[in-house]
Amino acid sequence: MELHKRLDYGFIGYQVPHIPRATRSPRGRGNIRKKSDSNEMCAFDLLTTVAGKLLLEGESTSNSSGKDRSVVVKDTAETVKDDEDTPLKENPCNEGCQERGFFISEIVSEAPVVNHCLSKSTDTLSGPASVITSSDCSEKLGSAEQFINAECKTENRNCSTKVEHELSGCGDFSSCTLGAESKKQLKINLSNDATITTNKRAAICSSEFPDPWDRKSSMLVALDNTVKLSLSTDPDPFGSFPVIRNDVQLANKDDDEKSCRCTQPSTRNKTFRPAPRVVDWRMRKLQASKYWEVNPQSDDEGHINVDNETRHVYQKRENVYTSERSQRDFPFKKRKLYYCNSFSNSDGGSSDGICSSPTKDLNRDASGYSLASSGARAAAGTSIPKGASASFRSNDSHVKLKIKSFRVPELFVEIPENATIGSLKRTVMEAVTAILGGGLRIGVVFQGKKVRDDSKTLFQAGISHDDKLDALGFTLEPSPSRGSPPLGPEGCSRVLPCETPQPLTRCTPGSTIIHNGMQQETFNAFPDYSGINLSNFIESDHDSAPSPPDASLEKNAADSRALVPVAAMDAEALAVVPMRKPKRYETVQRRIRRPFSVFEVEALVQAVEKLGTGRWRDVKMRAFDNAKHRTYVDLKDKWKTLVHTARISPQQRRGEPVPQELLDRVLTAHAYWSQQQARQQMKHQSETRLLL
DNA sequence: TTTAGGG
DNA sequence: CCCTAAA
Repeated sequence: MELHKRLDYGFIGYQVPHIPRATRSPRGRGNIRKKSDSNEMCAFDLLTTVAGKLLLEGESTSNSSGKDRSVVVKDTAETVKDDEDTPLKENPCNEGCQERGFFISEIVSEAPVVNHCLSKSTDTLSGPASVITSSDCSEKLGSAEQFINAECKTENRNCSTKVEHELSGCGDFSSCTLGAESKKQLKINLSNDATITTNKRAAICSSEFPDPWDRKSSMLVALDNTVKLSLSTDPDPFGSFPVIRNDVQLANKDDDEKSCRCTQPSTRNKTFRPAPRVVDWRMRKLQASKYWEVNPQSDDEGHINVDNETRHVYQKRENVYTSERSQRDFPFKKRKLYYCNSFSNSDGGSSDGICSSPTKDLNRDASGYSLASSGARAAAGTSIPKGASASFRSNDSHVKLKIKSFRVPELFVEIPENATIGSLKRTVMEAVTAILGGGLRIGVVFQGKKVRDDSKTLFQAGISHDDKLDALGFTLEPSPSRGSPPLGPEGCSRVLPCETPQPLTRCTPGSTIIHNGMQQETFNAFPDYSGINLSNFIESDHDSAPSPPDASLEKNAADSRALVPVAAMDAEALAVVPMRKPKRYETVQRRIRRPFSVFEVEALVQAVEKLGTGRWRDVKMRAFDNAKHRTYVDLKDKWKTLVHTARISPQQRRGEPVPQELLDRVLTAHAYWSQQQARQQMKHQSETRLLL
């Protein structure tokens, strides 16, 4: 048998792509920041939210031996246990954003907690990759937070769990571990009639788990008042499943700048295993079977207000794209809103689609993470103190959450030196997929540069010298949608990440734009050619893609914010291996590119013909009011390119061809309005002269 | 916030 | 599409 020199990497953490940023407001301004009554959020809410976000594959109906997973809220080296209804405010750490995190871990009752993830140092492995300063919290709340807050708000309103909160916003996750205790179905009645059903086996994460951060889910709630959360309480078949740590930053609106004053670590139950654990992921053969599903009932925010007719059409359309989209839905929205996308122009196009590739079937092997059910317990009211539900009053206190990274401590990979980059990626992918549930692919970054050649061996790439291993990083990227995974069996319930833009599926204009033909625009200055009125077309915002562009990832790869492998060493040592200090990962992902369709171009032309070239906001409101992803700047830019396109020869044009007729109109309108503009200037100048 | 332009 | 100076 041939002996291979093997390289062992311990993944101390990885940075997930930015959560999609919030969509732009209708008026095209920046990201929407949503605030929530987060202070009112109880630990369970947070856990549920986080769990939903993290959870991977899971199927309530599958015969999965659901792993027992618990989501634990950690505060400064402490695992907080009481998750039932402890108000956030009680947590002293609320003010110090950096030390709080959520973990999904196996429920290991007596295992002592070895929390090496909570070190305050950002320079050590133990420190959360996403540690940020409190000021950071207050200043840089990004998209993730927006989502979180938005969702939290929803949750809060519905949750009957009592949560006391103060303006101080210091929350206390006294008991955030979702214990696996109940195996029966638990129904959580929310104040507004929303129901959270906890199924003993349902995995949390997965595709079927309504993503709390998913706007779609929110919509679902809004429409149906029902949210079903499946929480698994099954025993953990794999004792060695690594802990996924999700660093969540909490920032109090009023107190973010205060420093964390958690000085008395709780000694309550620890639910973590000793973190150092080596898992041989090579043995895990994952089955691809599950995919993110889009719940047909959920509607995109942008569509909820459309009239029935339009909506109907839209849904129809959506169904048409279901398969394509579902495979691309990215689990993490990333949303700075939307947090994830096809960004990858820089990646040779391979990563363009975002989102998700077929997810491995974790039910079988990894069993999928299951949210353990202490939350269910709490939700069920079994341990909710009387009167708890009374305190869901909303006040101005907000807790801002920002998840900057998800960590997977102690994930070791052993791979032959002559293995290819591709195999390395696969190996890492398998491990990560098992944890995250798929929807991601791995990118390899070595010495600051992305290694794209999958066929190159590690040796060839220079990744064989131990001393250089610190220069190796991995990035989580949206999976290309190649492969067209079939819809999951339960495809009926699709869960779309809310702000997570769904991967842009180069939709044909006709399918993207719904023309209800209900209104006709009449232009004064120019003839109304088609009467196309896009003001009512359903925006295709749902086509947006969720994850951060490759460029973004790449750009930050050097910061080692991604998976940072370290030379194999004993777990204990690993915990203290310094990790390069990550710089702020503030890069806002570039919005997904969404070529204008002919319909849109026509609408734009029509609007400009009437309004002129200097009133982009009006153009936006007139013709693209419902297309939230088109800002007035976008329209202005498009016009600019249209003019350019119209001036060049047809041979030089690229992309979807624009009818010459439209281009002619563009030139005509442009000339007309340019002249008008010139006249205005002349007029203005002459007036000025007269005044002088 | 909008415009207007450069990148 | 992004970024920004100006308005």
